[in-house]
Amino acid sequence: MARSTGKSEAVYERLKGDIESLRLRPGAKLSEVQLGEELGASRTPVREAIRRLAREGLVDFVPGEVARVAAISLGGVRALFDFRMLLEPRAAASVATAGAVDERVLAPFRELLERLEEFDESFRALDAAAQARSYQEFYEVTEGFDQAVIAACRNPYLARTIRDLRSETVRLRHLSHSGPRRMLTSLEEHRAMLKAIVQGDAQAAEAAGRHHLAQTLQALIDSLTGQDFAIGANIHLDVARQ
Amino acid sequence: MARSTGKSEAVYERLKGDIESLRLRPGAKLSEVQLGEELGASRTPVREAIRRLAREGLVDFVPGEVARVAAISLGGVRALFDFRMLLEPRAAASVATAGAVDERVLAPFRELLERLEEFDESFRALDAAAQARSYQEFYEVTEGFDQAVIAACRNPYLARTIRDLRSETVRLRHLSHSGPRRMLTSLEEHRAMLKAIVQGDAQAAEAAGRHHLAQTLQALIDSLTGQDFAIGANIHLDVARQ
DNA sequence: GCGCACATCTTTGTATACAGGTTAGCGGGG
DNA sequence: CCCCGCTAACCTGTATACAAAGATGTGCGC
Repeated sequence: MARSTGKSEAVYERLKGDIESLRLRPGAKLSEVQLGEELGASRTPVREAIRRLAREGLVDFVPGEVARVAAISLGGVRALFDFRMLLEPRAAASVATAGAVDERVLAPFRELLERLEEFDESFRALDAAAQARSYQEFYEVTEGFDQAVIAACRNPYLARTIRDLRSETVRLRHLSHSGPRRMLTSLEEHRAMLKAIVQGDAQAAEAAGRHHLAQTLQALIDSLTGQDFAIGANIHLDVARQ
Repeated sequence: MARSTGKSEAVYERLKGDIESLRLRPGAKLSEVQLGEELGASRTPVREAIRRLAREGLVDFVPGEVARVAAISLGGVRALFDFRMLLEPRAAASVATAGAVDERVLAPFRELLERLEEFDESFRALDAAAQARSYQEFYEVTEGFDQAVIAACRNPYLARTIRDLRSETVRLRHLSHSGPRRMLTSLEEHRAMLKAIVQGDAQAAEAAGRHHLAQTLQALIDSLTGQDFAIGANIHLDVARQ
């Protein structure tokens, strides 16, 4: 049965989706038996999935204790973005450098830039309600950008580390729901990053990447502190002790 | 039995040691049942240990296939050091910054600097044979430095990522055996890093960290290419297909 | 002598059983 | 009314059993 079924993978994907989408709230207990029954699997695959999610930061895991969906704290969010700011701008810069030598690595970025311009044009023509609905389409472009950077990354350690941070990032996105105004600035930031990469300007790509992350963090914090969550210095967001 | 025995942990530590020390050669098969018999454990803890080691880069793991001790390639070594060069100098710099504000974080580094000076003095008085024997003592200081940086690291993501790279780094050290000459330059590099941190000079700490890693990589490559290993462009080091 | 097919054996994935902690709820005492 | 200790259910760690998928090696045919 070795390579065919992939039950462990299925459980992992399912759990990851549920946590990212906040269907499973921070602090919720992840009992191996209970999840196994719900997902139609035995404890072994569930165990494995939980360990994988723990390494991606989506699950708080202490040996011998019940695993819980990872808590969200303002301090944690800051640390995450500090770290991303160290890695991702550097990756963008290295892609720009590589693209100047080997034209082929630029193809996905040219395409993304094109999609972005198209989106921009059509977006401006919409009314507010339709703009809000176009969120999904914009999200796909930005997600595509992040994935393209990872794929173009020459250094496997860097690529893997950036990829490992994506799950947490995605969950935070689901938490914030920033409006059309942020969407426009984010669009501008992505245009800057894409242009810098396509033009082979590593320094500009790095700067644009840094700027984008800083803006994203700020928008995230604004959105969070504006909500009815209880946020303290480094206090955890509300937690479902379920 | 949850938190008391720690069989999984024991198997993990044992395997990690065996791989780091090259007792288990790159490419060696890691059969769950076989290892379980050797270490007196069942498949479950062995499985878990193998997964953990895979995430640390000590094991090559493909679902459904036999896990193998990770191969070593020149390209992989370069990638590892490229990545470390992104993280560790930054961590050193952030420790220097933090130390300028909070004197307490500097204590371990002051102590390490003292130990280093002592070692330096006694080392110079030794003959070549005794110098070679003092390797272990020097190693403890450098390892202590790396651990102190990790411990002082404010950002948990950065700390964890640096820590995860240590196993691979340690294994490479076991592979190279650089001589007393390198030991002296390395000592000088550590002195520079420690002084910069203690003086709260973040920029100098970052530069010294970068320099140290560059020198270490060069020494490693020299040592490797001087051995009877077959190294190609990005070809793997000899591999025990055992 | 060489190549292919089949049978066997090893190895992983998954399920389940058992042993011992951990935690949470409940009741009694201060 | 609150706090502490006990009990009981739950949950994890580990071992073992079973099924399928590869890998291997052998023997037969050409």
